[in-house]
Amino acid sequence: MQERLEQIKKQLQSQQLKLTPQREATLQILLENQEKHLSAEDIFMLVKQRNPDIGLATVYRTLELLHDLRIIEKLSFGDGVSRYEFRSDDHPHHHHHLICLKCGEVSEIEDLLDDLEMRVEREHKFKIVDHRVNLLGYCESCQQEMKLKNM
Amino acid sequence: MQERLEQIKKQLQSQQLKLTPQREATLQILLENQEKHLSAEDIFMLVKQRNPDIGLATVYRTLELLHDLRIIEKLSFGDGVSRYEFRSDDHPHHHHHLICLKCGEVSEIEDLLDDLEMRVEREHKFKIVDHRVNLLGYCESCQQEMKLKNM
DNA sequence: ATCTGTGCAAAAGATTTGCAGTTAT
DNA sequence: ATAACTGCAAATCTTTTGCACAGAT
Repeated sequence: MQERLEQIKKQLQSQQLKLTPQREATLQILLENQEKHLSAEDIFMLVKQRNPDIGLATVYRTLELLHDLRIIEKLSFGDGVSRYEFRSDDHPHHHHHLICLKCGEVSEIEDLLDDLEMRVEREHKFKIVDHRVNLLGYCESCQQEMKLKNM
Repeated sequence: MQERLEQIKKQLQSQQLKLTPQREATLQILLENQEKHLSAEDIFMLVKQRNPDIGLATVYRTLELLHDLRIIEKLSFGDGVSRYEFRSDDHPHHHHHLICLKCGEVSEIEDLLDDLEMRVEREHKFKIVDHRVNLLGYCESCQQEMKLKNM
């Protein structure tokens, strides 16, 4: 965890950029919530708890910077806000998301598309570099709840 | 084409809703641009050419209504605007989108996920009702252009 | 000195809402 | 009469930008 921070610090310094307290706090929140998909506002509120003097614009600028450096991903689930998460080199591609239409929970599943992508690249002559796959439906607990209530 | 309009008119009337000139004009634009993915602003400008007195809010309200009635789909490609398109009963699920990162063109390909979805439903006990699949990369002509310019 | 980074307030862009007036039933 | 519908302007929400100041090199 901390070694990841050190690594990022070096990446920043190699381009005359600084790992300021605000940026470090933002990264810390992102590191502690790797499995979540936080919005800029979420991140802002969490960072503010530890560093009350930070401004929302700074969070946005930090997220933009980290995105440009390919350190984080910027996701859109179509609900009007962008969400951010750490980019792990294990998955050069996005994992897929299961989005529950009832409770709104977003969970991740493994990448299933490799075979299909090869087929698409061949058949459509389209060079794929990334994908966004969101499956919409009902999670297990909401399915049970709906069954009980006869919905 | 016109029979689709009649059909929608009946669907509206069955719920005491009206097919007003504004709604008809909006539907007409949507019908004429089935393969495109128009934003609300795009639709507004196209409708305004024929019906200059329409307001943007009316277009938004019409699109929301048509979406609630499942007549159109609301799509998000993560660029900050919602896009709308006719919902065809042939594809209860969305088709997939190929999004070119260079020229921005969005094209559609057939649905490839049926087998995978069955697997996901089984392994994750998640009932899938829809999906959004966007493949990001480079279209054929941008690939060629990049090859020429050695990018 | 210069460049990077910051907070704040204002601006921007997309979408929604309140409201008073209009239209269809 | 009643309920649906409209345009307009104002409000809202997320994100970006301008600017004057602060900190590091």
